[in-house]
Amino acid sequence: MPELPEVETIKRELAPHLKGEIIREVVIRRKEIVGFPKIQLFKQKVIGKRIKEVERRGKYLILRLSDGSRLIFHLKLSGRLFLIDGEESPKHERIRFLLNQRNLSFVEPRMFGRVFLVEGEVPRVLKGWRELGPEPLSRAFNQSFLREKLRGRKGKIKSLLLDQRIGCGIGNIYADESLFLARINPERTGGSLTQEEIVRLVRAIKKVLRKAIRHKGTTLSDYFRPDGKEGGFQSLLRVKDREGEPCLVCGELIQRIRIGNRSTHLCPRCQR
DNA sequence: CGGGAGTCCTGTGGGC
DNA sequence: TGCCCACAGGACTCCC
Repeated sequence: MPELPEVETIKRELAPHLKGEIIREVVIRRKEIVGFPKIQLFKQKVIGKRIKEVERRGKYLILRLSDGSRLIFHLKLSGRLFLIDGEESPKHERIRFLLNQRNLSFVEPRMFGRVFLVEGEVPRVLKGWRELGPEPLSRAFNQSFLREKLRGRKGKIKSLLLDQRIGCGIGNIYADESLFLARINPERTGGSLTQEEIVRLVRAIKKVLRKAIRHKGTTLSDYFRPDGKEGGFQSLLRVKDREGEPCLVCGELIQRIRIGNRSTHLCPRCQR
């Protein structure tokens, strides 16, 4: 599932190929993939524009176009962006952007992902965008920010980290990995965390995300880079997908539980 | 407003 | 081998 490190990797690997390219044509294979505006208008506004920058915000990937508008992608669970040379289109391709040299193909088997064209004001369908918290790798994401967000909260810390107003860009994999590194049990309520634990958690989140970016993301099943290759962080996971295997710190068996209808992995001895 | 449950969608994999 | 069904999950909606 593309989370912050995966989208950051995609951004870095797409940028050198997309910057300066002109979108010559758009082939829409499933109209629902375009979240905004309607497809006729979408095509009309995108065709002929030059891609000036490739950016990321949380789990969103952004192509900044020559007229100041933005193409905003959300890959959700199974979305992939591929750079393709020839005519052949991959299975489950939903939309394709024809450029000068290669083509950009948005593949999304499960049809949760969307692409939006945004000029100025962000449309209602992107309401989550406006409320995104600070980037976890920025200085604004610090202990005083997190303390403020967790104060008095009765929800479980795992669920709160998945709230994009708090853990912007964090998803199921990195929430579990960060809580393990911070030695905090995911079932603890947000408001129960001590100052010291909040400091540990902030540091753990930054450390895990940076390391995952260095290894080009985690491929468990659905995530692939624009050239089709896998990420490298899956072999470095400490709890995610390790149910029944020994904790690498204490040897206790890793457990899998459900929190907020999400599967959650933890070491019951290390995480208190 | 907060928190929990339900919903969307489709491929995959376990069970028989 | 083939069929069926549970399951996976980000973010939004709904309800209390």
